[in-house]
Amino acid sequence: MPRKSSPTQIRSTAEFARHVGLARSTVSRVLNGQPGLKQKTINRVLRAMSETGFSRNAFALHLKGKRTASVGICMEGLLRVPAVLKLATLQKRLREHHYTSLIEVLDPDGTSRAVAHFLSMRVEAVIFIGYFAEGEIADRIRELTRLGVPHVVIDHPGVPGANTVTLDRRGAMEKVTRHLIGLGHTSFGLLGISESAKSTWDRLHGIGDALASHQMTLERNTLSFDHLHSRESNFEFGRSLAKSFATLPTRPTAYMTLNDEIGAGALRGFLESGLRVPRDVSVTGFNNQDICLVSTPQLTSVDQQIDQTIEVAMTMLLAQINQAGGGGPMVELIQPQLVVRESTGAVAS
Amino acid sequence: MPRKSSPTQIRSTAEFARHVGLARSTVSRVLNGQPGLKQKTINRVLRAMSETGFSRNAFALHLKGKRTASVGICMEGLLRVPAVLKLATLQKRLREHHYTSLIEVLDPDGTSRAVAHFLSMRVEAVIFIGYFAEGEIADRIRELTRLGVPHVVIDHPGVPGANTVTLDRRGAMEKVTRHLIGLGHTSFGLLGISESAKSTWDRLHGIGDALASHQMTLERNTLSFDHLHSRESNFEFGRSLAKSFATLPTRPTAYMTLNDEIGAGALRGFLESGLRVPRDVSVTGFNNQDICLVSTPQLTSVDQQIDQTIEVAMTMLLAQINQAGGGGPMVELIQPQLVVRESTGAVAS
DNA sequence: CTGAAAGCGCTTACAG
DNA sequence: CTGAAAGCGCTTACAG
Repeated sequence: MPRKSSPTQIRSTAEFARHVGLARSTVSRVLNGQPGLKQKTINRVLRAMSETGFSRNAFALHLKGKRTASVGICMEGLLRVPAVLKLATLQKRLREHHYTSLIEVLDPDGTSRAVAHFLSMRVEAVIFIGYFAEGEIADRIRELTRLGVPHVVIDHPGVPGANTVTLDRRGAMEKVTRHLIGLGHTSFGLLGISESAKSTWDRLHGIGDALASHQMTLERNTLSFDHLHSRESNFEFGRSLAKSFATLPTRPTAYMTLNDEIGAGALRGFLESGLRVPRDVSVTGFNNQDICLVSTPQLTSVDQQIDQTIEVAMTMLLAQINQAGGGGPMVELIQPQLVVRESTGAVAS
Repeated sequence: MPRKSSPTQIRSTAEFARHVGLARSTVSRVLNGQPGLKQKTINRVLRAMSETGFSRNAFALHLKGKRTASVGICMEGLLRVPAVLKLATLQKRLREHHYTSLIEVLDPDGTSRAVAHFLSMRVEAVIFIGYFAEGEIADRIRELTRLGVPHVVIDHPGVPGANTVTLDRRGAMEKVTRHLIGLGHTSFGLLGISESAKSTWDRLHGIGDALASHQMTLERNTLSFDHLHSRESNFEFGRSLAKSFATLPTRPTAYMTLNDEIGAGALRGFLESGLRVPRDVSVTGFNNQDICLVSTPQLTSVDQQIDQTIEVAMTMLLAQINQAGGGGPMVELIQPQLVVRESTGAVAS
């Protein structure tokens, strides 16, 4: 037989005060750290707290007008490694500012439900991390703005009126492309970066920028086989794409991929097809995850500068909370860092 | 100039009712889906809801006695990939059961603060994911049990009185060891698995079990250099350990590692030292992450069966909520699956 | 320190 | 459908 939970549950300050033998208002004053109380009384209350495990009902507390000091975080459901790191860093920083965070990992269609929940919980701000359905997130931002609830969007650029922090993905791909052009490459394969996915347009533009300044164009100098393969696993997607490219009699000499997993898959695919990296082909990833160190050869990639991203997001958040937002939406681009490793090299002569 | 938030904020059903031109109780009845209302009235309220963005104050709602339908989740701060997958799967399953989840990513010393927060939010259960400080988590479980709050501990075995789901890590390592013994190995290097870390004891026992049934022992047949290297990055830890082993004139022929990152690092370290895997040495990882496919050779590993783990956790949770827990704590071991790849092979003759 | 009172935003009978 | 009333668990003056 399990023991009954012996000390009958104390569920209110009234009961608790009775249990300690003090007035309700006295207990309340202790709990709120108000002055003018004997140390002995304070100790009596604190001891009883830990003995009984009593805790104040946060719902009554906030009803009375105490601020919730909470922030809602919407996480895009595809929990990729960089997104998780952002979440962890963000929650830690919020805690330092004495904010509690409510986190919802979203189903694709979930922003509406999640934000409604946050609003009913009277959060003081809402933060989005990831890339969401265009219409959905635009609606959310409009809703939050109308209600005067501060917000920050991390990673989803271009939402009208949104306070946004994003990696400069366009600049990132321009850097990557220039690096490859500098190695002599003039023909490029694109893996997972294409016009069909709106979330990759800015990267495409970055590639286009770099090509343009060397009299090349996306149309003439890049090639994509994305439509040929399904995309259940990023790694397998990259691997099968590489194999498709490998069968071409004449093929691009450099390959830019959407992320490190696709990049690592591509490396594998090329190696399995008998091509040597970087001697025959060069490959780049994106995100600079651990996985870049694991592959052979190690993968050239782009670092997201996650700490800096979160720092900027926090600044935007606090600016809004302190009413320091002087007008229009704030938009900041984080400058990525190109990390060159073994998977990119001079074009074979 | 930014537009002022035009429709003055509606903050209570009283104001809202006035705005719609209905009685407070009528609005309340609509919001609670109670019968006996004209469709026209219902529509009027719903339209006004979406026009004004009004939402009921959840704090008042729950004060009135409506259950919070919320569950608190304590995540160990070291957000490794398998833990994140568990979190995402768990939140999804909870949502299907109409539970909201409060998530706290913990500082090492944070369980007390996090659980206090959860209790003040009157969560209906608390779930722990990860490996925590022994004393801390034991205290939490005692506290929750005393208060009659259901709980489930995922991944931290051996907490007294706790309802626990864990991977059978002992069985897992026994399987791994038997696999290696079957390939002819009799001398083993251990990377990240040692007596100094309590969280790896069960794995050590599993290895010991397998060795014992072949007249071998941990003392005579295994070797660890864990103390020689720092552990900032798992990958680098594995890599430098492998290099230390490589310098030995006579070295173990098989290496078991704590996780895939260490395993991948070890592969790299051995290759850089001129040893061939699996011809000269065999290596195993743990967790069966994507990274296992990325390394060359691909890494033999152990799959955690995450979906099944979460399924069992949900069952335990619901059993407690439905008072179906017939007495003592529930403890379940999840059977892992050995995934053999290229990094393990017959011992060189 | 105590005790009674008002009020936060809701729901739920209850009489009209 | 309306309107007045009670109560959920708290805090905050206020008089003793």
